[in-house]
Order: sequence, then C-alpha cells, then structure tokens
Amino acid sequence: MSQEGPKAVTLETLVSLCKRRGFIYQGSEVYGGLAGTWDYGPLGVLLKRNIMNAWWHNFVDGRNDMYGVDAAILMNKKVWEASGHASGFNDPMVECQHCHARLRQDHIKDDKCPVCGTVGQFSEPRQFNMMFKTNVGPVESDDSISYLRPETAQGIFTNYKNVVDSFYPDLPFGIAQQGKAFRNEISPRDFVFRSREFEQMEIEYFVHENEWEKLFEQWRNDIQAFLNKLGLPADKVHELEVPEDDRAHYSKRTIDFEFDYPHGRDELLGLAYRTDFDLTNIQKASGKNMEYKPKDGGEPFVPHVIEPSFGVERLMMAVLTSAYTEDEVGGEKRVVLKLKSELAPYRVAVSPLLKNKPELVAKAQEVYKQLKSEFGNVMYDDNGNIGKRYRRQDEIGTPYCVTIDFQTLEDGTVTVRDRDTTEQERVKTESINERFKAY
RNA sequence: GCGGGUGUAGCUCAGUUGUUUAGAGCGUCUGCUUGCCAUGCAGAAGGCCAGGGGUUAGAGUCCCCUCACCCGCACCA
Repeated sequence: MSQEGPKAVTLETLVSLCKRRGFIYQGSEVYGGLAGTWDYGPLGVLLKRNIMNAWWHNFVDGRNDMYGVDAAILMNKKVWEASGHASGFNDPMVECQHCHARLRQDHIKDDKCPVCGTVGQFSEPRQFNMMFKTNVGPVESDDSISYLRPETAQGIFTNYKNVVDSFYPDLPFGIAQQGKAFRNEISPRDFVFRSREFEQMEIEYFVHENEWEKLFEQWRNDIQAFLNKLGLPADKVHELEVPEDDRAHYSKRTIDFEFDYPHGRDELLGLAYRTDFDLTNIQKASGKNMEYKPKDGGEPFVPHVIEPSFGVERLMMAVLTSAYTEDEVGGEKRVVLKLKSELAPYRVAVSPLLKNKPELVAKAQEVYKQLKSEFGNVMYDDNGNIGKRYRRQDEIGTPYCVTIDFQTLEDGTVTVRDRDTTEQERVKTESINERFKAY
C-alpha cells in the first residue's frame, strides 16, 4: 500500500507550532517548568474559548432542557468522602491484579485477596488518591482539609436540588458546567492530553430510569454531530463500548469516544450511564431528600443520570490534529490550520501591501478598525512582505486576509484572500464587514 | 514510579580528543522595493550552552545531583 493522502502530524510538530505561534507554552517555563501544567498564549486562549463556546452553544443555549452552573473548585470534603474519592488518601493501597479491588496494604493477610481469594497478585503499594490537598482557613488541621476538585461532576450533583427547587424543570433535563479540575497524575504525558490541571465540560442529564436507553442513544448521536461540527473527521473518531469488567461498578453502560491523536488512539470523551448512584450517595451522606416529584402526582423517585464528559484540552488537541495540513505549493511546504471559521483564533487579518507607503497604512488602519470594532478578533499584520503574511496567517488558521493595495486607493476595493483555496477576490470596503458575517 | 533518550538563539539543529570573542538556516527587528503567495537588497538585535555542584590551569564538551521534555512499561481511582 502506498502512502496516499496527507501524512499525519507528529506531536512534536504540533507542540512546536503551538509554542512558536503563541497557542500553548509550558507552565512556569522561565523557572524550568512544572510538570503537567500548560499556559495558554494569545492564540490558545482564543481557540480554547471558541471551542468552549461552541460546546456551550451546542449543548446548553441550543437546547431547551439545559441549565448551566459554575460551582466552586473548593468543596466541603464530605463531597469527596461520599463520592469515594477521598478513601485511601492516608494509607498505602495495593490493587489485586485479578479482581482490581483496592485494599489497604495493612489489611492484607497471607498475601491473599480478601475479595476474590487470589494469592500473590498484588500491585506495588502506593497512594491511589490523586487529589491535591489543601487547607481552608488559616489554621492547618484535619478539620480544615479540603481538596481541589478532581472532577467537575460533583459540583453539578451537589447543586441538583438547588436547580430543581429554583426551576422545577420537567424530566428529562440536564445541568451543564465548564471548569477546571485537578489531578495529581503520576506521569503527565502527551502534551496537554494528560495534565495535572485541566478543564472539563460536563453534563449530568437527569432521566427517569425507564428512559435511559433511549436517551443514551440520543446523546450518542448528539455527540457525534457535535464532533463533526467541530471538523473532526469521522474516520478518526472511534466509539469504544467499555466492557463490563472495565466499567465503574455503578455504570451500566459507558462509551468512550476515542480519537486518533498524533501519539495514538486515545480517549477524547466519555458517555456514561451512572444510574442513580451519585444522587443516592449524596442522599445517604447528607440526609437530604434527592427525590424528584413528578408533576402528575406519580411516585417520587431518585432520577438516573446520563453523563457526557468532555476534556477541553483533549478536544483542542483533536481539533488541532484534524486541522493541521501541509500543502505542496511549487515545491514549498505550506502549513495550514484548516480550522472551522468559528473556531479560528482570528476571523480575519488586515494588511497594507507595503508598510512604507503612508497612504496604504492609513487605509489599512481604517479598515482594520472598522472590522475590529464589529468582530473583535481581527489582527493587523504588516510584518515582512505580503507572501509571508499569508503563510503566517495560514499557519494560525486565519480564514481570510484583507490586503489594502494601490487599487484600493483608486476604486475603494480591497483584496480578500481565502486561506484554503488561496484565491483572491475584490470586495468594496463598505461591504467588507458584511462579507465576514457570513460564517 | 521504573528503564532508555534528549536539553546550545524564538524554531530546527551543528559545535571534533576539553582551550581565545559559541555557529548556521529559518524566524524577529530597522531601512529600501508599484510590490500579490516564505520576493530581492542593506543592516541589526538575540545565548550564564536547562539549573546547581564538582574535576581541571582551563568545561557547551568529563563526573554527580536536580528540573523539564520525548520513547517504552506501569498507572489513569
């Protein structure tokens, strides 16, 4: 088989581009870095925000059954005790390689697993808990211990009752949240794919138990449609039906959506049916009633939950991987980020053809301000020569370049150059804003 | 966390058996170019050689430690 089509981008190439062009820098770089942390530069902020907005627009604003929340990162430690995250923090744990039970090492007798009875199949002892521990308030004591949240989901579950009391939504309905989460990963890897501080976009979708299968399928389709909208090619997205043995014990079905990253096929997001596990747990731990009272007077019940859970950085890596292309133009390599217009950091770049001609510069500034005041994410670029500017804008995914040339001074038209086709057209200066609303 | 590798300019990399002022290409900046897809010309800036400690008369180069990144393995509740 000959190698047809574009060569897949390497992780190294992507990391290099991200740094060089101001998307993503290593965290604390001037001090030698801090493993598992990454900082977003001017373009990275824009791209990341565009991705998060696209998600919110698609799954929250675009639906009539969704509510947004933004919970605190610091939470009462009882949250993590109830959820099971806090167990094993103080004691070294071993895992039975056979049944995957996690046990305190000092509870093991005769090297035998008390759960399944297997002998001598334990992993090395270690701290399994990956939560960052901190103290709330000035006095350090056991009572003041809190954790940076290792997932955003609990912030939704703990507000479930608040949202129901405020809005009395009909079932099914969902609560969505975007926000940072923290995990003290043993080995952060693969650029921003696995880091210690990351951003999640999660939905807890509350349903009646009878409906979960139907609604799970709907979510599955909605997710695929969304990924497609972001420009991820269908042949790089894979659904992995997680077998029962690998699922969390409370989950009756989980699909991992995987993507072909530069470092290989790996998880992009998860869709899990979590039953009523979380709300029931909170009900037990807090003593508060988590039941939903049907408006038709039916029996109250604890809703079941379908959870689509996205990692922003992973989605961003998938978007960048999908967008990266290398064209051959006259024997020269042309790097283009073929981002969807709504995701591109800059909507359009404006240049004077030559920067030492005051008439061109003045006109270019005027057009720049005209576009900037309406769209915001517009770049002024007078660096080097026009060919280089086009190439640079290609590399950061700017869909259009507007060039003010000598003809502009004569007839008021500007050149609009298309990123993907490199074709140019002349557009009247007055209608230039209209031209870029079109996306 | 274990094993292997790497770390020199913004990026990609040279730098010999240890020796004066550390190099290239690209990029960046300045000026010129009626110029449209990495154009051409002239000039410039930019490096405590990842950090720390040793060996040596002398260290980018040899040794030790630390940090970060990459590749495997393990891990990813």
